[in-house]
Amino acid sequence: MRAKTDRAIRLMLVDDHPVMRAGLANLLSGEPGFSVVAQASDARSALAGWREHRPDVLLLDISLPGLDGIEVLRQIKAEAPQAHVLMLTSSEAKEDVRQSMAAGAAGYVTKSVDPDVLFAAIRGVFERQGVVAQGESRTERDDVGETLSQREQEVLNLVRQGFSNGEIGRLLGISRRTARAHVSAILRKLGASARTEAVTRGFERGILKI
Amino acid sequence: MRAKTDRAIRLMLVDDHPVMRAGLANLLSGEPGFSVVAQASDARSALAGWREHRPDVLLLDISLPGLDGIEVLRQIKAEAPQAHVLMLTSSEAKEDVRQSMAAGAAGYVTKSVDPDVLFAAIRGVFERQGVVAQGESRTERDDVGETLSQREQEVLNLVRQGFSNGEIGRLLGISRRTARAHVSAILRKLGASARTEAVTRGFERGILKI
DNA sequence: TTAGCCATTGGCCACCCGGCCAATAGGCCT
DNA sequence: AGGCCTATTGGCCGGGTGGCCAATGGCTAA
Repeated sequence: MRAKTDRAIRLMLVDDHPVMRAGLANLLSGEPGFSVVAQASDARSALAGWREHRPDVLLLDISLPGLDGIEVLRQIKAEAPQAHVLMLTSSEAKEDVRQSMAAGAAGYVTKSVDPDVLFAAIRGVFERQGVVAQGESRTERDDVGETLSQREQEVLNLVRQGFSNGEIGRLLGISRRTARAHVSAILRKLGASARTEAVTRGFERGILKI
Repeated sequence: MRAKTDRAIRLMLVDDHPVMRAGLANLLSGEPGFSVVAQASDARSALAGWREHRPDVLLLDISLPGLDGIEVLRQIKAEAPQAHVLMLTSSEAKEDVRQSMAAGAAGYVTKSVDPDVLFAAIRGVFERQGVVAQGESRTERDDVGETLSQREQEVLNLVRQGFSNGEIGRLLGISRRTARAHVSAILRKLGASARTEAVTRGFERGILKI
């Protein structure tokens, strides 16, 4: 539980909302042991800033303009597998937690936790370097949680746009019958009775994004 | 541009994310002329806190557990029409801006604005007591923006659940033909070619909430 | 008042949907 | 090797979808 070193933990914040960033920076700077060395509001500058500063811990939001935080996480882990990235987001969607952890996040905390919990999580990923999954669930439903395959997600993204099975088939270069099979699988996995409901469930679960 | 009084503007913050609340409180307290006198994280305590402290300006988020911020706004304006409420939210949906202003918000700023803009907005609604609409658009699409009637929103909320026109008719006590007419109107207004796409557009525009 | 939107209802019709039957083939874990 | 998941494709069929034709009464903004 003792600090790894005596100097402050160097943090970098990535969040697309200036108000949130400034607030966070203020909050963390006021806490002993933390030092905010960089900030970014989009994917590009997040990567650039990370490469330049190499912070001890990167606090990463998921919803970013351009490509999302999970993509940023993947790229960072690709070039520095030992990087400590703590996802800090307002999304409580299982899908986001799952993808983040799969992509190598050191932890996942939602903005619905108390600041103290956040502080502890930051220290946790820095010192223990271990995984701290904070899946705070408040709105969380008891999802049965069958995950969609890549193909199915692809199909769902066409379904949401109102395409018919035939059109989906044409767009993906498969028969309409196959598109139908994918849609059926989606309905079953999401517990939906119609494609319309599947779209709703997709949004609710975070598989589909606005 | 001079202050209405010499004392600090008394603020109350309502946001369901502790991290955001703490950050905001820190940020605002560090700014001369502002004093955070109360905070709340849900609708009930927001109303209770407002009645007790009667802040000069209430910073209100829309997404709250239980009933949403717009409802809180309505109740406050009902019992104190002169109350100064500045919506501070991450939602850039036209629908939310529209409803907020219609409900009597003194202003609407998104969390994607710079802190300085937020400070200015707070001073604005306090001093001038005027309406400061800050519809910062970054992700905003050029919505043609036809609003759905009450009935149509009701129907859309059934459509999203996967109900057929016949079922919608039964649930609303109207003929299936009428339900169809409503769905057709929804499709036209949202620029959708199928009910599935209408659901997507509904989520994108903030008419439907997760 | 005239215009326009809203809620309501009807039929015709080509097309789409989704469940059920069944099959082949590749990949991965045990 | 056998089991399980995934991707692929086929037909049959009752029921749903959405555009088009047209109509009524109420309510509101110009």
